Amino acid sequence: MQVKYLNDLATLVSLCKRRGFVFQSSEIYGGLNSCWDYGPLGANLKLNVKLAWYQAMTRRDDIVGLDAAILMHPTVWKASGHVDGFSDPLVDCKKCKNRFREDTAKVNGVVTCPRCGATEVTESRQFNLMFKTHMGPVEEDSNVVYLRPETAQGIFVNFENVATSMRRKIPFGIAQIGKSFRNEITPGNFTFRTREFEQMEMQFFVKPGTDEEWFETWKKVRWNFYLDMGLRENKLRFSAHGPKELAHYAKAAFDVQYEFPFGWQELEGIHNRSDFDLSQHQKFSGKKLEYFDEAAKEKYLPFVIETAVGCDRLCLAVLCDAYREEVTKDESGSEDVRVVMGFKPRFAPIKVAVLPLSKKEPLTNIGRELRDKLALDWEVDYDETASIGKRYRRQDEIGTPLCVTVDFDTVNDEAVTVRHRDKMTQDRVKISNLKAYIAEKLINF
RNA sequence: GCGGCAGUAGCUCAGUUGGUAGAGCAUCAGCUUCCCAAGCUGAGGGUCGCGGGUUCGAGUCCCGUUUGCCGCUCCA
Repeated sequence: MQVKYLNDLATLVSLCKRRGFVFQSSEIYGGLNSCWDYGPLGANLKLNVKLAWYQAMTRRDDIVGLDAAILMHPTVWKASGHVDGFSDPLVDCKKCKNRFREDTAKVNGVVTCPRCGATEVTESRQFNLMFKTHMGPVEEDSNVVYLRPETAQGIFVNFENVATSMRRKIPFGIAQIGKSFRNEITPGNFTFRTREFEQMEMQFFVKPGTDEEWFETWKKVRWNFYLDMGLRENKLRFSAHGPKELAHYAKAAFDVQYEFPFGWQELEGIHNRSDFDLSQHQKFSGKKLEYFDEAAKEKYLPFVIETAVGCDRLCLAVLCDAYREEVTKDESGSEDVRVVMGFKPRFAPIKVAVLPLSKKEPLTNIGRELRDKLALDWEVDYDETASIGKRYRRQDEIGTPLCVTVDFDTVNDEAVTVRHRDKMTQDRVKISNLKAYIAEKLINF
């Protein structure tokens, strides 16, 4: 048998649509650029990914959760540097296609392209990554609010609230999952870069001077998270940012990257944001955000180590990583291809499928009863159509770890067959013992 | 934003010099005491991305638009 992994994104896009993982947004209207909807299975998968991250974070005793609003006071984005730094009037040269700032190239009302000297340019446009909207029914400038371009600021502005209400001592972190919006110039590669996306961010507040040590700690913790997820290790790597590539807030930065079919790309950024954000908010809000360290008897503004994961990217990585084709040839030389989504059980959208061998009673009755019973603990699929082999293949393609088959002996021996997705082996299990068996198998898959 | 390519059934695609659409797979129903796709019989499903134009007639030619892919540009 030959195993082929995913080397072509189109194959995955097709499977995602065919099997209900991901659809294009507003498809019946021709689609909307860079927007994608998670179908029933994709929604399950994404929840599983989020849960894995959220639990890995908040089950530590030094991290708590948060769920901040998408809309925030507009001054937040002035303080963060997102408004002023990135709202330049830009024009394009019609001759050489160069894009540049209009204001610096304008002399006596004439705009000259700094590259080729041409004076024919497009109309200037405000270029800002933030989506703008209005609060309240009247569209006035005073009502402008932004869709957040990152979830981090919701954490920074709540630093005091969380520290006080949860009686936290530094070092501690705040974790949150939520949507962010950026008017990216170049979205693309399926769900990898989209204008609406979900982030899983954790900001860890530490004493200044211990930040570099914590930065190293978090690099290790996060790396292990991906290994625990079961992603193939040779598809993962760290990538350091050079000084030129650092964001405006960052003192140091590291990427966790995954090798997608379209190349190595960032899944997560780990940043040392220093005290940039808290000091900015202190300045703009006029509220003291200093922390009093009881042990050291001193006041300081904490430094922040940030770990920011693109949730949709991680889901895409999980999908890419899981995809495999098992190719076998029979004596006649004809090929048989089994497509398997080899999810770790915790990420599988469906954990168990119940398949009566025949469409007739009493097998179907027993099957439906089993389905209902198992569904109290897991996501269960029930399928009585087509041949048993075809149904196994369907489940393989959506990554269901276990299939429970009700057959003609079940009526007599009160046992069913449980089939394993990867090994394709089968065990005969008493129905009375089925739940315990499945629970154990899903853990030790 | 610029340039190139593409959009025909759920998926992958065919469709001759313009003459009112086809295959394989998938789906559904029936038959088959059937445990690893591709058995038999039948069925459903497409205003050919959308809009306009040329024409007696457009999936096919022209224009616009939208979506996707590739390259450039951008990337806080």
